[in-house]
Amino acid sequence: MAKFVIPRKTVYRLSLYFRIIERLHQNRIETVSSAALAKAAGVKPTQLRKDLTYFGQFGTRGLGYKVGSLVTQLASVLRTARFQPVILVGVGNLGSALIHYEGFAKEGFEIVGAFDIRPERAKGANLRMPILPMDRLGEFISERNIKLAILTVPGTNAQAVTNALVDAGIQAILNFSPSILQVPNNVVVNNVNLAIELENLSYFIT
Amino acid sequence: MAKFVIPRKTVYRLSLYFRIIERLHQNRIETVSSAALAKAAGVKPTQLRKDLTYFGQFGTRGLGYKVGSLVTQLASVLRTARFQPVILVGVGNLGSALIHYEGFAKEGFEIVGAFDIRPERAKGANLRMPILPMDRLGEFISERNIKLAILTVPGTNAQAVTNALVDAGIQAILNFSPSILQVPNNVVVNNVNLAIELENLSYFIT
DNA sequence: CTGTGTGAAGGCTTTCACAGCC
DNA sequence: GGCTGTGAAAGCCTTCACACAG
Repeated sequence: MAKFVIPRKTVYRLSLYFRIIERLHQNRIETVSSAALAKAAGVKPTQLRKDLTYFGQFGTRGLGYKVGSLVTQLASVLRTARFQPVILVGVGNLGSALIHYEGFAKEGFEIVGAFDIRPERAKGANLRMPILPMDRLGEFISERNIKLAILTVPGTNAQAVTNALVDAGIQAILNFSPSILQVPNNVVVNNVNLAIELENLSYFIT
Repeated sequence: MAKFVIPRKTVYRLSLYFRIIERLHQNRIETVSSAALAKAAGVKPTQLRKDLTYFGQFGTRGLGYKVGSLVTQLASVLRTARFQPVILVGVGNLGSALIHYEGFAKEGFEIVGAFDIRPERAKGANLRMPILPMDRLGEFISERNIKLAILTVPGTNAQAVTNALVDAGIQAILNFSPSILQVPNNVVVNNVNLAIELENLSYFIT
């Protein structure tokens, strides 16, 4: 299990495979071929096989993969990746939607705290949790040892908030703001820019 | 302007550059070096220069790029990409948040219609537009010649809805559902899987 | 004969190194 | 001197071809 050399893109696809495998497992399907799995994941069979061999070999030649053991193996690779507590900063439209989004809870991520410069404005949104003011941010993060943050503030505030997050000890940020964040090397950022996704798509329209 | 050979990733970054350039332009900044622009975009200077030369050369050696002409040039490359009417299918939590999301409107994308299997359930969300039932989908798309769709339905319905969209003539889909969509070659899909983004981030946490 | 595992080949991007122009 | 433009090199990832196991 040479975790240190797994390419970023492979790690990403492992999450994809894992979800498909979980479904197969729930449906009591016991074996699956790389061809079938690859089709479901939208990749080529060889790619899938190569991805899987990055952390061991557990297929049976002539037969395929045993779903049960694949679930276990993938879970152990992604283990650390799940059940992380998360905070969310910026309770606007997008922020409050994400707080309610079942997709996170379903996959084991719990948003344990939300922050906003104007904590009272989100009152109407009948959230399940209190919205805290920004000056409670640092304290909350270090006390609860939070490592993951979702950033849904306007672009103008994004860098300032990021600095505060990093200072408080956040190690990874899922950034929905339309800004590129400057962070130290030990902090990871994934950007989700919805407008760019749309723009990019429409570039390929005839 | 050899548009046909611009790599996918370059097109994506062009959108990024464009946003930064627009801001510089608003702030009356007239020239910018590849180093400065690259830093703001989070890429290496050489990468930026290479990206820009894919569709012409308009920097001045020893000086940098003229912001004004860069805005014009980039706008013309991305022109087709903007001001596309968009529909949204699946008015749950995420869907209704995206309908309200100012980020789209601000960048020139208008959601002109929304659809749901139970159009009445979104009543409370005080949306600016009517939510139409699914059986109006095909008609709406072809009448208005819509090419872009945002898909925010549960994974279980995603493929069925996709088939309907494709049949009606949709050419590009921004897919928020946790399923990989099977589509014909002439249809483009960009996937945004929020749970996987989080999982992926937390993989890199120490 | 079926389907995995994998070294080698191929393709796509990024980065380098430096020529060229202001 | 400063900064862009670009062929060549490097790096990374994907795909191929086929050996190998059940």
